[in-house]
Amino acid sequence: MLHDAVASRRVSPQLPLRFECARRTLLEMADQIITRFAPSPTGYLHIGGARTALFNWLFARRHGGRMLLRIEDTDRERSTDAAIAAILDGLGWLGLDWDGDVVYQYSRADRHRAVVQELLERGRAYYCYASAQELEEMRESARREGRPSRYDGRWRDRDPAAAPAGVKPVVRLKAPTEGETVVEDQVQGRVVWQNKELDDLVLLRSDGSPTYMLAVVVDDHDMAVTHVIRGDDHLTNAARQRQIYDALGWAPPVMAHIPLIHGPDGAKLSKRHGALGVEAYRTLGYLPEALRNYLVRLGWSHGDQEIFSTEEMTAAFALEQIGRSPARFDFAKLESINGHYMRQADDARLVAAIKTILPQVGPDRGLGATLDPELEAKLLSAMPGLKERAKTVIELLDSASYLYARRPLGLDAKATTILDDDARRRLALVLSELETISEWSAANTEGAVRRVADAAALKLGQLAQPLRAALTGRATSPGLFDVMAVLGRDESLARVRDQLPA
RNA sequence: GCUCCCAUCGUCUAGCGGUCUAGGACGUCGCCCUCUCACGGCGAAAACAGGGGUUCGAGUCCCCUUGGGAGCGCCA
Repeated sequence: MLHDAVASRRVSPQLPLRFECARRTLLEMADQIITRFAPSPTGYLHIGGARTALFNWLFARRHGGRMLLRIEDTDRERSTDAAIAAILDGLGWLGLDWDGDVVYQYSRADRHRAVVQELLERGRAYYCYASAQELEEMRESARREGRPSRYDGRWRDRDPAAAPAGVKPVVRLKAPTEGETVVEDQVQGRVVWQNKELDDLVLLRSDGSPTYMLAVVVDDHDMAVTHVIRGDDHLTNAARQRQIYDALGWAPPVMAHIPLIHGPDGAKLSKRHGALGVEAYRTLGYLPEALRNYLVRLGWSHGDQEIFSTEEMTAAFALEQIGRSPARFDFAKLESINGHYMRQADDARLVAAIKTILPQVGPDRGLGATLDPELEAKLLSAMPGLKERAKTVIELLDSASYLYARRPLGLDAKATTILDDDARRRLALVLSELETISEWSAANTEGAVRRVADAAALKLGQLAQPLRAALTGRATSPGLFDVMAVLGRDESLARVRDQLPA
C-alpha cells in the first residue's frame, strides 16, 4: 500500500473545500508568495531536485511567503512509499522545511476529473477513441515526413456517436490550432510556441485517471501557488500547461525554469557521477549547509560572494540572478566548501555527524556501527586538530584512525620510509626524555622534544617525523603534541617503544 | 527528424554598450609560514566558440554557423 509510511501526513481527499479556504486567505494576504516543490516519488531526492527545492524554499522565505510540498504520485506503478520517505528524509537533512501538510496528488483525482468534466461541458475538451496503434502510426509518419510528431486531432470534431464499440476513450484538450502560446518566464525570458506545433494533450486516461499535465495545473491553482520554480526540462510542458490554464480561464502562476545540473562530463547527470540521492552525500561525508551553499551557487550568483549563511542566501536570493545555462557538478568545489564549513563547525556537531554515518562507514574501518564512549571522548578532544585538515566527515574519520588503531601499529609506506635505523635511534633519545615528564601535556611533551633536539643539534622535524610515524603510523597527522596529549602517556610511550631499534 | 533552451578561464561564475590590457571562487603550478598535512598569505598560467551585422564604440544588441542540453507518452 502506498502512503502507509507517511499516512499521518496525508491530506484528506476532500480537498476542494479546504482549498477554497486557502484561496480566501490568499486574498486577504494579498501579496503572499506561494511556491511549491513537487517531486514524483519514483526514486530518491536527487541533487537537481534538491536544488529546485532549495530555490523554492529560498524564494518563499525571501518574500515572507510559503513553500508547499506536493508529492506527484499519480503514477501508481512507479510511486513507492520508500521513495516518499527518502524525499522527506532528504529535505529534512538539508534543512528545507515546508508549510502545511504534504499534498498527495493522487488523493485529488476526483477534483481533477471534475475539472475535466467542466471542460467537456464547455466544449474545451473532447473524447478521443484513437487506439495506441493509430497513435504510433501518426508519430511514425510524422517523423518520416519531417513534421513534428503529434496527435492529428482526428476525434476533435467527430460525432461521439461514431465511437467504436467497447473502446474506452481518453479525454483530450481542445487546444488552439492557430496563433501562439506564450510563457513569460522569469529565467528564460519570453518563450513562444506556434500553436500548430502543439497537439491536443491527454487530460484523462482511458481508465479515467488524470494525467500529470492536468493534475499539475489544477493543483497549482487550487493550492494558490503564485510562483512555479522548476527544472527547465519542464519548459515545453509550460506551454501545454499554459493552454490548460487558458481553457480553464485561470491566470497562470509566474514561471521560472531553472537550468539543469549536468555531470562533470557535461552529459545528463547519471548515477555514476552525481545523481545520487541526497542521503548519499551525507554518507559521503558532506555537511548539509555545505551542500546547500554549493547548490545555491549552481545557476545563481550574487556578485563575487561564494560563501552564504542561510540568512545571507535568503536575503539575497532573487530570480533575476539565475543564469540560463546548465552547470556541471564539481565535487572538487563541493569538497572545498565542505572543508570550509567543517572548520567552522562545532566539535560536538562533527562527532555527531560521524556517529550518524557510522552504520554505513564504520564496519569497513574496523569500527562498529556505534562509537564506544572512550573513543568518542578522544575524538572530541582531538577534533580541533582533526577538523582543520579534513574536507569531509569521511576524511575526518580516516584521519582519526590513530585514535582507534591497535598496537602494534601498522605503518603505511611513508611512515615506513621515515622510520629508518637512524630515525629509530633518535626515537630512543626522545623516549628517555619523554619518560621523565611528570605532567603529561602538550606543552610539556613539546618542551621535552625540543630539549632533545637542542642537545643533539637536530632540527625539530628530525625528531617530530619519526615520532609522528611511531604514534600514528602515518606521515601526516594533527599537531604532534596534541596527538600525544589525546593519546595519553601510557599509549604514547608504548607506541614509541614499539618502534625502537631491535 | 521536429520544437524549445543554452554558449566568458578545466569547473562554478561576475559582467546587464564605453569603468574589460575581462574580476572572483574551486582546481592546477610556484613561493612563504611550518614538527607533517591542512589552514593562511603572496604570485603565476588559464576564457569572451566561429562568422557576419547594428553602433562613434560590442563579452555585452541582432542574424547565421558550430557545439551542448531538454522535450516530443493514456511517465512525471
